[in-house]
Amino acid sequence: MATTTAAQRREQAKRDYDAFLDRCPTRELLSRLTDKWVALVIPALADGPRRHSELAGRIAGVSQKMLTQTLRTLERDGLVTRTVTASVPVRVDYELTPLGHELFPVMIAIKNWAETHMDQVFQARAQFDARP
Amino acid sequence: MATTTAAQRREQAKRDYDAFLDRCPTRELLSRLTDKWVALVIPALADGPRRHSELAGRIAGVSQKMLTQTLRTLERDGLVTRTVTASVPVRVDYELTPLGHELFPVMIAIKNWAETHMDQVFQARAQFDARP
DNA sequence: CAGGATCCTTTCTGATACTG
DNA sequence: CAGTATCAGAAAGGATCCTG
Repeated sequence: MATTTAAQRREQAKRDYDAFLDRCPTRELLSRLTDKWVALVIPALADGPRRHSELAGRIAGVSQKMLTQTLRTLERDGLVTRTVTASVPVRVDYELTPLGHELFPVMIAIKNWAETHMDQVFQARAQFDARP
Repeated sequence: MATTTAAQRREQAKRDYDAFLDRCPTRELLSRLTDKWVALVIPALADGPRRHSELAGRIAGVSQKMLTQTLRTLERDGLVTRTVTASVPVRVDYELTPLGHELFPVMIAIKNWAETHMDQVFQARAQFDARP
């Protein structure tokens, strides 16, 4: 009997999709994932649900517009849930979905890479800029 | 005697830098790394040196301008080397530096994630768009 | 082949002002 | 509090033309 595990389906997907190809829908998904705000919002939600204002506080410098816009896209893509609690004032919580949790390791990896290799990049830039 | 290993220095860097903070230089580095073309160029260079035209062929749809621009930035940041062979016509090869090789796992992870979860994202979008 | 320089269009992003 | 709507400047991206 033909049973398909999640792992097998992913193997299949890996063969069917290729972001190197133009036209491939993964190209569009890739461009959504490679977003500064996504790389900050996903890690910010790692420890559990957070309110809009909490996220705005955690992610310094993000505008209200970009935060909302990013959260909406993440919600549509199934990475985040949005829960509204009817009260006065309204309370809205965002939380990672299982799919969002799967993305988390990837996002935190980029953030960590930037933080741990900043000095090396600085050195490289200095060298590059100093050459004739 | 005080010796510092690379691992220790990275631990230190992790404490000193925080991309959640505005003003932190890692925020700028993060925005450079979260770039669609970077996520394609780094994996395209994983197997060894590649010429400009080879990369353009591999990464379908990239314009000459964006490819050159991306490679320049990667070179400046110490992730890629650019080697010119004086011949007619000129031959230019790009290759990952050790630092670039360290970034590779992170970049391929994003690309793979997009390819293996495309279907789930499609489903999530369909559900989101179908709701009242 | 590689890539600099330009022009032009699209997208992004950050204020600002206004609701339930 | 958590948005929506709008506007204008900035940046990204693509197409084209030209050079060593």
